[in-house]
Amino acid sequence: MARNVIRDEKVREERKQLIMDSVLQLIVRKGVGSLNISEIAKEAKLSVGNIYNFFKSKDEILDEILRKGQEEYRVFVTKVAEREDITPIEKLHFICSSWLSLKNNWAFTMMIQSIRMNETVREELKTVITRRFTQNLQPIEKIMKEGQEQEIIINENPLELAYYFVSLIQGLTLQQIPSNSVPVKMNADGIIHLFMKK
Amino acid sequence: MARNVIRDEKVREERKQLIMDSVLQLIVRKGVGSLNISEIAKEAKLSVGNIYNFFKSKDEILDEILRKGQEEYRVFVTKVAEREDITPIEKLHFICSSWLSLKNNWAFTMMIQSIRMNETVREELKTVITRRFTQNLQPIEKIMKEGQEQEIIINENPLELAYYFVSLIQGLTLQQIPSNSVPVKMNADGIIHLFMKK
Amino acid sequence: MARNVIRDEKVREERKQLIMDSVLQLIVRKGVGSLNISEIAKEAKLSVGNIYNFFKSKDEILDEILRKGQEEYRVFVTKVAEREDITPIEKLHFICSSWLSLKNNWAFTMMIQSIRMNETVREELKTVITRRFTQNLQPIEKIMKEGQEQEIIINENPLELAYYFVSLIQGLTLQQIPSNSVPVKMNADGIIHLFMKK
Amino acid sequence: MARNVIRDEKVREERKQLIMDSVLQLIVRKGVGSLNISEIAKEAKLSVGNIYNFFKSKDEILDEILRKGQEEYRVFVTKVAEREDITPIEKLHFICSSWLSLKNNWAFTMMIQSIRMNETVREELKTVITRRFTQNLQPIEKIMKEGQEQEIIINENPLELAYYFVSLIQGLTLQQIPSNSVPVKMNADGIIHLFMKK
DNA sequence: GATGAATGAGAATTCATTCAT
DNA sequence: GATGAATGAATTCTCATTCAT
Repeated sequence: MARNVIRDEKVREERKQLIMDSVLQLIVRKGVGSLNISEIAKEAKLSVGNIYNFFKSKDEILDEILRKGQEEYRVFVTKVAEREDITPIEKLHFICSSWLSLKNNWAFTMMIQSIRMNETVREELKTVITRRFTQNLQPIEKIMKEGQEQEIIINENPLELAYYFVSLIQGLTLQQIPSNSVPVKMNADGIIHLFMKK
Repeated sequence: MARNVIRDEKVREERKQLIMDSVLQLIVRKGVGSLNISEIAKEAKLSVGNIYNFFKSKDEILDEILRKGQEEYRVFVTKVAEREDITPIEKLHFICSSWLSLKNNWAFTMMIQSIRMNETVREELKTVITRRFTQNLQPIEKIMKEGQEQEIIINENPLELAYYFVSLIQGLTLQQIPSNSVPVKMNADGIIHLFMKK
Repeated sequence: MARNVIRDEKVREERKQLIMDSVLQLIVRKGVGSLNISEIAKEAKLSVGNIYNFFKSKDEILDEILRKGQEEYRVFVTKVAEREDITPIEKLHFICSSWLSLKNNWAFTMMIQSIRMNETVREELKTVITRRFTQNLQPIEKIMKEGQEQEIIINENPLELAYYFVSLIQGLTLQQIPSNSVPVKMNADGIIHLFMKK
Repeated sequence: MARNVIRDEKVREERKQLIMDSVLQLIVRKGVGSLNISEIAKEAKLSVGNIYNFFKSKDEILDEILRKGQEEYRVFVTKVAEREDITPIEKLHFICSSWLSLKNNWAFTMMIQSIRMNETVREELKTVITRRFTQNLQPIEKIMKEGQEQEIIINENPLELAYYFVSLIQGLTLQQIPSNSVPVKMNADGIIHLFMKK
């Protein structure tokens, strides 16, 4: 009997997504260090060998997660930057609080940093990640410029400000380890306040 | 002839320091992921077995590096906070630029984050690191308070400001991977400016 | 409507042959080591599972290739031996140059040797291959005898001569790896000359 | 206590030789197909991990065996070719019967052919093996020339004769699978006779 | 203290075969 | 018949740690 090709493809995509989600879940629950194929398989309720029907290697899974994550972030942040119904401050606020509120973002930032730190070999992956990171600064830079034109954001090089903004958010994200987070509240208002004229 | 116990102890300490330095060197050159005992031994020009005459385990080496690093940082930052000959802004500037200029700080920050991310087991080590991190916020908090009294630093919760300050510096540090750093300049002036009244 | 059983059987045989041809193609292109079911399936443009509708196992495919190959060789060499229109020398020449000119023979010899070398388990398959090899010496032996009667072939035990003749051809075949063949010309004349009285 | 460096090096060489011998033993007993690290370790009575203290990979073991084997053969055959106390026929006889009498030679020839057949990847190893094979034809070629000058060896291109001689011996060797050898006697006299004027 | 061989548990990956659709 | 996801055993290699010398 002929298979339904479209349905098959959809199931396949769902399986890939299931595996990628399982990786992020595992990171949230057990940390980056315990990422191994058999744990991933257990989390996804697949057999070890079956994972390899969807991804060529463990690295490919991680690469794909990062690619997707950075891409989604790019789309998100670009859309926010282009909105005309809210002020630059509201835009920053929106970006900042969305980021800090998502569990996955923490795991995702962990992964990025972990790869940039860990891998000796995959120099080209690190380069790609860094390049995408740099590109993703541009929408934020645009928001900063907009804010400067409206005299709400302080007058520094807007790309530099974007860089500080993102690094600050990432730095804060890294402190939020589920079991051991630093006992200091953080709030989007306070963070954005740093970038405003007073 | 009786052994010179004090001298022996000194040699022993030097060896331990040699091993710990080798670890940081390796992280700078090859990343956290390729840290293993035989590489460490090669870097330190000792034999594998001999490493275990100075440390009980690989973990103990890492723990000790972190302990020492955080301790030195604590001493440094406390001293800076207590100085009476410079302004709070100058203090922040001093801390910020010292931190960003040292190669070892990068490797060290890597290690901290790596351990906080990686280890599933040693929950208590992560707790210790986080506790020390939190304690080390206090001198910065004090500087912030001082700056607020002098009406130079913005009026936010000073502990929160300290937290942002340190997270920002750490976030920036993590972008500075030797081979793949983000092509955006950063300068202490710009960073501190964020925390100043304008 | 009743199925056309004969036609079905023919299609089935074609499929089996397609699979076996694909195996030999793969060996020529990629070597014996990379033979695996999914590669075979890809080469034959069938699905993995479907292969198992025609053969019970991978081993069965190999067995069948060997059986057919040795059988065809037997028929070929027997026919040549029985011809009355050409001299024994011409017979040897014919056998020798046919063998050396076919790409498939190289892959086929590879397979035989590979199985004889590789398999620990299927002792009985190796025995079968060796028995058929020995049987296939007989037509050659007959040609040698014929040549000796005509005083063209040297006077040694004709079975031994047949054995040398075939081993020599196989030995030469094995040197002819597509990408790395030994840079020495070989020609049927020279080879047969060894077995002739001079 | 200081170690005896020279002794250590000797022990190390013995271990490497033990491992290489174990590989050849295994091939003789179980065939090329069952060569795997854990079998090798068992045969050598070492632990799996320990194998890797002496060789970087399984491939390195095989490479080293081949290198040594081809080198020893080169030395052997060169020495024989250069002898002045025996006739060319005696030289060929010596080479032929030494080769056919050694168990290891069979395993060794198996290995060479197996590698040339199996590996898709290690193109450069195959090239090296083929190059050395070709070089090792030269001493035989020299013997053939010498025989031709003395009008004992038939008048064909001596390099071609050498090629046939070696291929024939290899072809015969491959038939000598311990458990399934072809039931035809072979003898050095008969083989060499093929190359003699009659 | 110094050395590096020895160990063994685990990691990633491959692959023949089965099975639900 | 046709498909390719699913399985799990087997394989290569790594590495922290121990131990005899």
